Amino acid sequence: MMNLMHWRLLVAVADHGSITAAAEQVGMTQSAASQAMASMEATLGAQLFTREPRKTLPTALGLSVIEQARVMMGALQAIRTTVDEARPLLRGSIRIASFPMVMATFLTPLLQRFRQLNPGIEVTTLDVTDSEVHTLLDAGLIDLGVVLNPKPERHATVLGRDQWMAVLATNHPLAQRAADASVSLEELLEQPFVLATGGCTANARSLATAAGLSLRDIRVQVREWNSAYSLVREGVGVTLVPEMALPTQRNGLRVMPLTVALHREFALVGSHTQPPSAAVSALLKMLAD
Amino acid sequence: MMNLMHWRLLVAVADHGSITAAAEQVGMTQSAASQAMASMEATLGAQLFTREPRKTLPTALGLSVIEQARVMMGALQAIRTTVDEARPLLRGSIRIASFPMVMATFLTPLLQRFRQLNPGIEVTTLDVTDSEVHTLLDAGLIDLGVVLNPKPERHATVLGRDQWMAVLATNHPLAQRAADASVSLEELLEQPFVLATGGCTANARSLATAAGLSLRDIRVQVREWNSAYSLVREGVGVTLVPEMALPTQRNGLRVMPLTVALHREFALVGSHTQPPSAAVSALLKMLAD
DNA sequence: ATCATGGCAGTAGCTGTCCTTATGGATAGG
DNA sequence: CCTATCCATAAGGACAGCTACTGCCATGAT
Repeated sequence: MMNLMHWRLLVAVADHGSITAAAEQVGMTQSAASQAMASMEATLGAQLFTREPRKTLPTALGLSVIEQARVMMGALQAIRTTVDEARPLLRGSIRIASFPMVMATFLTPLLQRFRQLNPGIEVTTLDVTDSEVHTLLDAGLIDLGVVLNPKPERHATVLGRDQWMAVLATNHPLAQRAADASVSLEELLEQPFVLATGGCTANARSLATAAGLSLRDIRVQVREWNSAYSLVREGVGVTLVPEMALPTQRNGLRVMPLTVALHREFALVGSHTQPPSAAVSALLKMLAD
Repeated sequence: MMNLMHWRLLVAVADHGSITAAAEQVGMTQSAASQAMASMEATLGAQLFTREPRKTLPTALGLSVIEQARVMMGALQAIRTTVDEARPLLRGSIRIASFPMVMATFLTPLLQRFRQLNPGIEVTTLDVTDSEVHTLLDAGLIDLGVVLNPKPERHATVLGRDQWMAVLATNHPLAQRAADASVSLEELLEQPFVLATGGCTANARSLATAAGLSLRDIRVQVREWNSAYSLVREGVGVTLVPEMALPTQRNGLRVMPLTVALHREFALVGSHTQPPSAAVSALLKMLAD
């Protein structure tokens, strides 16, 4: 009764109009088939077929049951094909590179989920700078890379976006403005500055260059955002950081938007040298949901 | 793998996020469940769940498989309810009465098919005259009866219809007409007549009475149609029979339609005293297809 | 009538699946 | 560090289900 082979047998009996023929099709003895059918009818407590001398035909109830049995067999077949189609995803590997901030905030939970869904795929991550990501992509050493402000001609999957924010000590003159006030890029860059990179070449310095300005007075350059916040808090200078990297503890600090907001966008792009593997496609597809 | 309980277990694991909890729900040991899941994954050759310290979550492939497994469980449930709903039809009986002609031509194959579809229902037939059918129906002694030209106010299921045909010897004067000629009821009833009843009170005599005519010269009255044909062939007289009862061997006989066609309709009607049983309803439903 | 054929049911015995009990290992939380 | 929780594994046993064989019945041909 609970054996799927028996349901398959049931369908076969209906198709052949004969227990013997059905038994042969599903590869068992006539005796086994006869017993199986009798057992199913006994379990259900109802006759499913009428045994006539030359043929075994379904009863009215049998017809309904057969219909549902076909549904079961269809589902079973669907499982088989699903598994077969998913076989390329059972093994595989993905090499993926990113700069630290996106790695920590976006990629880690994403990849954790992906690993949970695809335990057979080995995902290796490289924590590098944004310029190194491009180098690795060009060299074909990684399958996926996180890039900032991707060129539109490249097929890129946007992970998220944020904007640059000014961080100042609460007692700094510019921080005395109204609660919803902003700071212009020009006036910010003229202040004594703490340059924080977060491991990215796309930082305050490159923003200044792009805007035709320059950083007049760089007091310190640090890699870690938190180091920059301590320095700002101590009054060494002001700084400019991505929204994502804002400090959790903001005592002694004033965070202000720029008057003309500067956004940055980070996205996943595939290798330039190879087409995406099944594993990479699965990852991008998961990202689309 | 081929055990339906295992698929049920699979769904339960997905629902609970835990093998142990699922095992409890389906009523087996944690160990059995663990083995079963491992066995299924081994058979499919793919991992369906990722075992994490606190929870067991489906993989991407697992999600697809679970979806199909739910379909299977749904079908199984549908079978259970179907069988339960059909239980009243497993036992039961139908008493059905008819006059001989319809019994032989319509009812026998119909009931044979019904018996094949509903072997648990005992069908008993009574071969009576058409007037006795009404008596039995009124007395509540039968569940179904075949009646002629049912009153429209009664809920009747039409089985079929035919018309009355004249049968004459080929050398009879009236039989000398053209191939597509007809005979009027009046001129036919004036001939020397062989009255055939077929066990029905609705016969040539009742037709005559209904038409305001009479049978002037009844030479013989017989019950069997075939006896009447022999008598007609021998020149004893002419006769009037239903289309259905026409002879298979027509040598020596001429069959002609009536100028004004007289139809008869036979239909199944239920008992007047009791509502139809589940078995009777099933029979009528089968007839509707 | 008699026999041959084809299909289903029943019996005995064995094989193999699957379950249970018991134990070990890994991890998160107190 | 200890405990609770969850899963995996080992060993043993019970039972389902299969095979091989026989019997029965109905049909159809000789």
